[in-house]
Amino acid sequence: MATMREVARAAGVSIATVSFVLNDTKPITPATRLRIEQAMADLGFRRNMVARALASRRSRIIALVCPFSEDRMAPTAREFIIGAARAAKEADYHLVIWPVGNDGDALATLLGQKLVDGVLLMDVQMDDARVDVLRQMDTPFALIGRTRDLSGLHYIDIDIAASIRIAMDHLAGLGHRKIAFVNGWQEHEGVAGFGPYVRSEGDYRKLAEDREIKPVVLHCRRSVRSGRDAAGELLAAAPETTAVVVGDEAAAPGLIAELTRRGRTVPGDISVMSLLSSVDVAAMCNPTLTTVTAPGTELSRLGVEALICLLDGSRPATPMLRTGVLALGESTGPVRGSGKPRQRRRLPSTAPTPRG
Amino acid sequence: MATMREVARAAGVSIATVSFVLNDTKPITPATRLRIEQAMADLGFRRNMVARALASRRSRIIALVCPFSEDRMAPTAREFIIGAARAAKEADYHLVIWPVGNDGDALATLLGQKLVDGVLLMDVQMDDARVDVLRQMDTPFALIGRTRDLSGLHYIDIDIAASIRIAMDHLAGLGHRKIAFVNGWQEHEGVAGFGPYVRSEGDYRKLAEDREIKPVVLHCRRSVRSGRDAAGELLAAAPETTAVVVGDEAAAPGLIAELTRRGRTVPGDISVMSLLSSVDVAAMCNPTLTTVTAPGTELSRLGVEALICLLDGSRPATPMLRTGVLALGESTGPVRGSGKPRQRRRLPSTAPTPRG
DNA sequence: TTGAAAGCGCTAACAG
DNA sequence: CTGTTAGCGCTTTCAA
Repeated sequence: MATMREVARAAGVSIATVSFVLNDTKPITPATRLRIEQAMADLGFRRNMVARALASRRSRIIALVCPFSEDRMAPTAREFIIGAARAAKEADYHLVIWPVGNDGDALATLLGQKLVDGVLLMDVQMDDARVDVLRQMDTPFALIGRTRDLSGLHYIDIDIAASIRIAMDHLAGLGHRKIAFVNGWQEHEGVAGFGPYVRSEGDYRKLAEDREIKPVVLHCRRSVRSGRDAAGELLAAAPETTAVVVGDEAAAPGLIAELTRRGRTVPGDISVMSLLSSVDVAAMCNPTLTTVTAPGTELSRLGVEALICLLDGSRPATPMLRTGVLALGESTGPVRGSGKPRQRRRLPSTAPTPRG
Repeated sequence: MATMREVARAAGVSIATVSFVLNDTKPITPATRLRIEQAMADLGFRRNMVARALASRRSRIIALVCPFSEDRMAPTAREFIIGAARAAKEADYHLVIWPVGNDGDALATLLGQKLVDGVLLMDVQMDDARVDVLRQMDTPFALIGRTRDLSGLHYIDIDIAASIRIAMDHLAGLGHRKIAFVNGWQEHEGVAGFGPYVRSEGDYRKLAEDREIKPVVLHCRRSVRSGRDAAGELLAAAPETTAVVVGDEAAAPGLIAELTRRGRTVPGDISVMSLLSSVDVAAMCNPTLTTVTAPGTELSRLGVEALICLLDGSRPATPMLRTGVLALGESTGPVRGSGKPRQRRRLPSTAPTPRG
């Protein structure tokens, strides 16, 4: 594989000149530029990323830091990763995957290697040790999600409040007045609090209050089993409920299954919808789930763009929140006896919401 | 951040000596070694990966090449990626994600950058252009999946024949004699033939023949919708069928839904099971799917290990096939009238099968 | 057992 | 506009 030196020799110029055309960093006479480009083509020259990285002190590699655990955001995570990788590629960056624990130790070690120019943190907790590590090692980073303290942060996140509102509006539009909320939950291995879970409950209560709906909140873990349990609790605690919003995509199918087993029809007796699950999963449920989709690919793409923006130093990327989009399935329907027609259209995608 | 030079100065040795202890590449007096280690600790030294890569001509980075398209193996892909990343990390390698098309062009460009030491190819086609590119650029690589021609290849793959056998055995054990097969299928954008799809049909036919079962093969694409269509075709083509094996995890829920809509109960009238879908997806179906699981994490982990084995040059990793494991759900049951009790145990995991 | 020194292939002053 | 040159931080002969 040809090196710059060989290209330079072939084109009869100095190695610096080759570098200049390559990086477009100095004006070059069209003639010489042409000679050089010719030589590069002839020799099949490809610039060596590693050497470039060492000399320029920028590797053009960014890391996607994802949770080490298997259990979170299973189907959505894939979209995150692929979306991020593609966005990175388009900006001529590489994406490495760093599965690390929530304490920032492993992260610190990795950062010490000076391999990456910046980091994209996914699955951010309200108080996240990794953020401290990043600050301390003073590595550029962006978040997918956001911590409690937002000062000086570059983040892209789901607008959970708006997403819940969409869900509630949908159900209210179908005549429902007894809407319960099953929140995802997690409190283990130093997982202080996953943002969407933490925020969503308050948002639900607020919305319920505004609409004079008596709030009913249950919790579930990230499993089908847990959804079944929630169904039991729901029927015990608030049997008059006609609609449920489930904050966890894994639990939703379990909830439906158990409701059915106990003789409730979905959506006949009770409507069920999930919050921020992927369309894939929603489509696989039976009945198919109505959901406010998680804009997975978009989030990670925006995250990568924000980070690269930071690295390439133009402007410091505005933090932004993205809202999910209502995807209608067969798991929600008009409240019994309302006589309302089945709603069956797909809402238009919302545009990014710039955030002060 | 301290460099080796500073460590050397602090320890009163030459930079070479520091390198020797770091890489354990030459014998060093315990005393000096200690001094050096002390200095490294004091200065918080971390070896710069980029410099190391340039000097040693090994970056300790490997690439996972995944299909550019969104639509294949959705839920399983995540496991692949995370599994690969973790395996890489354990071997002190980094994993970059390269989403590239099936023609090898983008891949060739990426390889030219000399960033990675080797490549792990997933989602391998029977005749795969990317393999040619890799050979030609003479980059070490391993496959997850396998091409038609296996000469000189390092691969890890699903033992599709064995997996189908497990499925058929399960159904036969429940008394079924009319077992149809719905194969996943794909023939677009140069996707010559996804191994498991191509191989599975023949395997099914062979097994059916052995058991004197009349083979019924249908096809579906990777969507819920497509599964519904397949259900219609099935009832039209072979209404006497009592059990179906579906080769695509996305289609299975659709198939069940449509069978149900047409008045068939699952598993009462007809048992349905899927081949090589992830447990996650299987659990989310309603009824939960019986499936022969795809050993996603394992495959990618083995793939990474095989590749690194190749790179670190010890032995050239034996190709191996992994068999899925039967995971019982509620979508399969005894054939109507057989009076057989419902089978409800989980088979033991099979060990890796070395392959000549 | 240790050190000196020549690179790895490229970038980026600085000089002309 | 182009060339010279000094590194980037580490590995790795070769010699001591």
